[in-house]
Amino acid sequence: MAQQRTERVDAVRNRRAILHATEQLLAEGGGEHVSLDRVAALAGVGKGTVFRRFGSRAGLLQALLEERSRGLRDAITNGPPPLGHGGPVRERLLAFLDGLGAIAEGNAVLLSAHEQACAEDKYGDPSYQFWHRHLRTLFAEGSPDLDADFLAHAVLAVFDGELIRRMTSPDDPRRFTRSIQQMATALLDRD
Amino acid sequence: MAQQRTERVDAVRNRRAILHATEQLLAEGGGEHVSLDRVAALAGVGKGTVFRRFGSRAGLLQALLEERSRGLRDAITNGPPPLGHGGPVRERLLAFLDGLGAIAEGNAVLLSAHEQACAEDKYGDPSYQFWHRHLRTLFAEGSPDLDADFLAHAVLAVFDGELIRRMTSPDDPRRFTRSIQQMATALLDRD
DNA sequence: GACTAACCGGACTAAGAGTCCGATTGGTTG
DNA sequence: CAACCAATCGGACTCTTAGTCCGGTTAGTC
Repeated sequence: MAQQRTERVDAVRNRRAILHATEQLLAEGGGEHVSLDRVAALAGVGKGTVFRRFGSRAGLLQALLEERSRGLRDAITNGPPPLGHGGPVRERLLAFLDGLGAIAEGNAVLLSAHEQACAEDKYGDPSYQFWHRHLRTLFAEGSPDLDADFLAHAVLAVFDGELIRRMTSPDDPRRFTRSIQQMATALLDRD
Repeated sequence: MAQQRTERVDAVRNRRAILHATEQLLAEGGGEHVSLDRVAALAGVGKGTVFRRFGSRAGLLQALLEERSRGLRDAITNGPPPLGHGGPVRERLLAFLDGLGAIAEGNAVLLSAHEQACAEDKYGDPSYQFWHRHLRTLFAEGSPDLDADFLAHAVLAVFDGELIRRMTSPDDPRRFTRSIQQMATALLDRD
C-alpha cells in the first residue's frame, strides 16, 4: 500500500506542471486544441515525460477528471447520507446527481475531450464503473420493475460534454442538473 | 429540386463502390479499422474520389447511416400510425423506439464509428435533428411536466454503439430496444 | 468527331499519438 | 563528502491518418 519508493521531487513537480498545463489549454481553446505536444511545451517538459506519467492522452484526461471527482467519490463511500449509505433512495439519487451534475457543468470541455480520447473504452474507466455501480444499486432498489443495469448506463450516457455545454447558460447554470434529476426521479416507482 | 445535371455513370458507380467497401471494412474489423486510405483501396478508386463524394470521414459514415435509416424517416413522415402522425403517444413512442432500436442493433459498429468521426458536431447532423424533433414532440404531449427537449436528447444519448454492442447478445438480441422502451414509457405521465 | 465540364487518382502536406535511447540528476550509501 | 545508479528527462523519430491539389482522363453533348 505504501508507495514502494518515494517519487522523485522533479517527477512530482513535472506531473503537477503537466496537469496544470492541460487545464490551461482546455480553458483556452476547445478540447481538440489540447495536443500532447502543446501540453508538453507549455508545461516545459519533454513529450516523453508526459507519456511516462500518464501513459496516453486518455490517461492524462482521466487523471484530471478523477482529480475533480475524488471528493464526490469519497463522500459516497465514506460520508453521511444522503450521499453516503443510508436514507431514502429518492434523496440519495437527487444528491448524487446534484454532485455529479455540478462537476459536469463545471468541466464540460474536459468531459468532451475525455469522451473523445477514451473513445470506446469508457465503460472500462474506473470512475465510470464506480458511478454505474452506485446508480445501479439505487435503481435496483427504487425501480425494481425496470432494467437497473441499463438505467444506470442510460443516465450516465446523458453526461455528454457537448450536450451540457449547450444546455448551460449563465442565466440558468443548473438546467442540466435539474432536468436530469427530474428525469431520474420520474424513473423511480411512484409510491 | 431536380438534380441540376445528371450524375455521370462513373461517379455513380464509384459512390456505390465506396459505400460497399466501407460496409465491408466495418464488418471485418472494428470501426477504427476503417481508414479512408483503406476504403479507397478496397473500392478501387483514388483517395480524392472518396473526399469529393463525401467531403470527409464523417460525411461518409453519415451517408451510410442515413441510407440505413431512410425507411424509418419516410414511415414517420408519410406513413400510417403508429409510426406516422396520429394515434396515442405511447404507441407512437414504442413504435419509433422499436424502429430506431432495430437499426441501432443492426449497425452498432457503424454507430460507434460515426460517433467518433462526428465527434462533437453530432447535434448538427440532420438525422439527429429529425429524431430529436420527433421525440421532443412526443414527450411534449405525453409528459408535459418534464423538459421535453432535454428528454429527447437524453433518449438519443443512450444510442451509443459500444453500449448497444455490450447489451446485444445472440440469445437476447433485442434487450436494448426492450429496455429503452421501458425507460421511455416510464417517462410518460401515468394515466 | 470534337469539345468541355466533370471526374479521376495518387502524390503531397500537416498534425498528432506514441516510442526510444543517450544524457541527466535526485537520492542513497559508505 | 564523493561516488554511484536507477529513475527520470527530453526531444528527435516513426507511423498512421485526414484532408488537399492538380495534371490527366472521360462521359455526355452538339
